[in-house]
Amino acid sequence: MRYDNPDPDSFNPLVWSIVRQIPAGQVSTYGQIASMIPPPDGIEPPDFDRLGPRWVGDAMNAVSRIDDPTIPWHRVINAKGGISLPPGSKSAVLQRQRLEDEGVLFGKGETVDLNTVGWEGPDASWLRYHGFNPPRPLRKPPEAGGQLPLF
DNA sequence: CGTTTGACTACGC
DNA sequence: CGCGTAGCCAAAC
Repeated sequence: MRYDNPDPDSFNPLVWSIVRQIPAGQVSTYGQIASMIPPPDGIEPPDFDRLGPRWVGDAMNAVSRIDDPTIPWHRVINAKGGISLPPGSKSAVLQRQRLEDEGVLFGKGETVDLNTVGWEGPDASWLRYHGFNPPRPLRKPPEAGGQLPLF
């Protein structure tokens, strides 16, 4: 809603189709979802990097209005691993409850460990078929040989 | 009809 | 690692 999404009616369904792919027990982020969607006509990629995540948030907000039970909106959180809904709100409590029911644990700072429960993204073939881009990884790339330095 | 209010994120202290 | 800032619009109040 902020930063005028020129066409939410086209954009939102793209977001929802991706969100439906997130498996139980895992989470995605607004930014990661946006990273899979090609910039709409007329939106330059640098601008979309900035606007996309917000529009994804708007799309999630729209779910609460249409109440579509096929969209696991609770599996979309912010880049910090936290819930972006107003703390204590009915929706925020429900979101955390649903995630915990799926085995997603919240640690210090009311956040989840994206490196553990962060989604790797849809199948490559699914992405290609739907014309989406590969997702930005949420998990840190496996260190080739860094963790045990010397010796 | 003016104000308020956002389901964000990268980046710099 | 927590906190503040920029970006900069439309709907809901």
